[in-house]
Amino acid sequence: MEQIAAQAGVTRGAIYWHFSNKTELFSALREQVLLPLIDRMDDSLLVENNDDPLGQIGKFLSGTIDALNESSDTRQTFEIMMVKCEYVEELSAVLEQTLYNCERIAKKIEQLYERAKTKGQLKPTDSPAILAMDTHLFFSGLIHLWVKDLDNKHYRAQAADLISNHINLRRK
Amino acid sequence: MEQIAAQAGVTRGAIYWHFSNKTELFSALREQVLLPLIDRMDDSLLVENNDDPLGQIGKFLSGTIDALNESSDTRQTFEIMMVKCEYVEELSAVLEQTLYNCERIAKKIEQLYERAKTKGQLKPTDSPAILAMDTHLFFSGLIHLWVKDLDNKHYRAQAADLISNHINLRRK
DNA sequence: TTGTTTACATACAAAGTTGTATGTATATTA
DNA sequence: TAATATACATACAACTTTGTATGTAAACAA
Repeated sequence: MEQIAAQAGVTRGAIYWHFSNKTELFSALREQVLLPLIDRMDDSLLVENNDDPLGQIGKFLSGTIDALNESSDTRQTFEIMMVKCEYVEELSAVLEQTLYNCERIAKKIEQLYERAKTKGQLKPTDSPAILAMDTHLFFSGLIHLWVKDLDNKHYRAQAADLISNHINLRRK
Repeated sequence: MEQIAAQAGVTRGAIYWHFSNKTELFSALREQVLLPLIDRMDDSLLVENNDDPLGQIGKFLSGTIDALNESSDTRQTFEIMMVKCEYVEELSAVLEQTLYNCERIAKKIEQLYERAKTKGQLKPTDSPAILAMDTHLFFSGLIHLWVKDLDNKHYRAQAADLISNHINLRRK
């Protein structure tokens, strides 16, 4: 709280005027960063008449990485949420929220894979549901390692390639 | 530290006899749990003459999940390392160790994919390096979500299926 | 048997952290 | 213009947490 106040150019007292406690500040921070990303995800589903739904999935994934690259606020918040945070006591509830968000993402991806299937982009043996879960887990892993890769050594540099490789593995 | 001491049936003072500080205790805990898993990973590479290297990868992955299911110590330690821990100050160094471990795992998986390639298990267009990174990211995501899935709702229950589906996506 | 080491417990000092109570200057409204 | 609300700063109380210093009983060694 001290560090946040200093960064904002105020004292801790000011924070407690805007937020009732630390958990509420954390939740606000979390929502402010995650909601735009979720909105963007919903937007990427709106384009229904797309010749390349598989490419649409790839764009959605790399778009999230772009958002992290472009906004240091988003980047820092992800860092806090994923490695600089103890999910204990009151904050344990946030973990369930995270799982719920994941569920939503997986469903959205599944819809896109279904479109890809009807467009004939997939191998006939592959089911959208299985592909969606696999992509979702791939992306969860990528985000985690991207965030941890502070010195830009491996994952950050080749994130875009990893995504396009993942998508290309699905193409017929 | 208080909680750990209580669980061990001693007081905090006893802990400071065995470990110089909290960070060293954490590192010891981490190593004690991770080293056996890494050893098992190395072991799974020793079986060179295997007709089914692809299945070997699947067994390695599900073996790690089994280890988590079978040992509550391992389970709790993973929980601490992945969601109940702030990687700040002295502990930031552990993140680099994590990335290093990931690198090793990715390399091991790549070796197995190379064997799968020579055995003709893979599609000729797929390269072992790309498959290995994809599998590694998939597995990172799975572990993360497995650990967060405290109420056994989604990921824990179907972890084995997710793994075999992932592997089957690679089969020729 | 006596000194020493081991493996603790107890007590304490020093920060760190959170939340609240209170004061206060600047807007805003009646 | 007087009352009130806003947006803070300051000060404080309570609690938490870490690490250390000291005591001590049991085991072991000389």
